[in-house]
Amino acid sequence: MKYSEFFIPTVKDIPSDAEIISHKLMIKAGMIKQSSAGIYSWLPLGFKVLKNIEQIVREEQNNAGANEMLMPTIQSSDLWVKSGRYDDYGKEMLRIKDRSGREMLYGPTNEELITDIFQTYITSYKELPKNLYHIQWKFRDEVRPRFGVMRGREFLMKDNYSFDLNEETAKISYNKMFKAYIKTFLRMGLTPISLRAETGPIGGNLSHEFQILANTGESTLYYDKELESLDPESLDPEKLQSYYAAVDDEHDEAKCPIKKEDLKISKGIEVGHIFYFGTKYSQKLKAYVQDKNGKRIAVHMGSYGIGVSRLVGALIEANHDEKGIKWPMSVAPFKLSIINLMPDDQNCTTMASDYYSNFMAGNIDTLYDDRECSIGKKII
RNA sequence: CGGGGAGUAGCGCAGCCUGGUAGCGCACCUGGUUUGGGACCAGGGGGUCGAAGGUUCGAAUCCUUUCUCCCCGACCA
Repeated sequence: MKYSEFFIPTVKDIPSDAEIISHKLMIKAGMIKQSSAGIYSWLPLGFKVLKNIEQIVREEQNNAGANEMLMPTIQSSDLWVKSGRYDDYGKEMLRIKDRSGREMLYGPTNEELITDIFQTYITSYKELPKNLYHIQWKFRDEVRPRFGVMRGREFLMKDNYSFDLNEETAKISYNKMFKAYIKTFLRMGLTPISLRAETGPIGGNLSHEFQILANTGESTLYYDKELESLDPESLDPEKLQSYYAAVDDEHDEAKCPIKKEDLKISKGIEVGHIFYFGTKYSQKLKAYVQDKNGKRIAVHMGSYGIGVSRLVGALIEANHDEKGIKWPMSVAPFKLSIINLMPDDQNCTTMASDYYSNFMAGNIDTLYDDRECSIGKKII
């Protein structure tokens, strides 16, 4: 991309709205523009990063055998009434009426829809296991959106859903995802810490949340130092899950099972959460399959979420210094930048243009600053 | 949802207390000089002061209502 053709509205004076560093830097770099509380437009530079993150998430999902699809943002209320969550979700759910007065909603998550899709088509144990996902915008009408894109009301999330015949195979699916998550965050240059978590309103009895280390994170984590040096080649989910890790209000020094010298304390930001919740939704939404004996049984489900748009902010929280954002190469908006310091010099300009064409031909996403302006402006 | 704060030019802010018809920096436009770290000089454009109502000869300024946004807390991917 030639800088002269790129829309990148950088600013010197940051709006006083922005409080945390990632939010400030994203505004300064011209990545996002707030549209209303917790709702943002993604300007070209921010959009590139968002897409890079999304692509890593996608590739690791596909590697783990999940099927990408796309479900709508607007859903009808009926499935939610069936699952019982139409009332449970309360004011966080944005409810809308269509022209004929039908009750609709902007989806905060997709368990109901996916379960309905599943039950329409899958009727035999022979078709299991299945794992379906999509990367789609969600809306949760938070009481208090904050921290820029890290806690927006509208956010991009990868969510997937596994379907298995029984608890035993469901746990295999669960661990596959667990492993995919660790790999995903490692590829982004982050340090993921997995913690056993409460299942909350989604229900179920097995759940992990994934935090990434960042000095500015909201949670304080206590964990085995081994978790900081994971090798993606030899990941063993069972072993990983056996390491100690807890958030501060669950950590009790007296009961901590590991030695003090093995314990690390850092700040973290939650970027992913996985759940195994058994047959909670499959029963209510009638997702049954027939087993070998012809008996109809409710499928065992899990759901798995990664906050894609939140990751953009979280990445910056984890990777910046006083000068600005330090992009990990895998998510950087450009891989290389060429700055022509002497645009009036024909040789220099020819050389810069040649380099630019060659890098682009070699598939190296390059930003070429071809503007005729003073040096300082280009380098900052 | 409780507590606090803010809405004045595209962005950052001053003016408000003590009413007299709006100003500064950045950005933008024109001309000139510059060109290895967000250039300089000169000239210029741009504002129903969030909205509505009230008080007053006169309201950005005082009063009432309302909308929006932010921060702290509780809550949460």
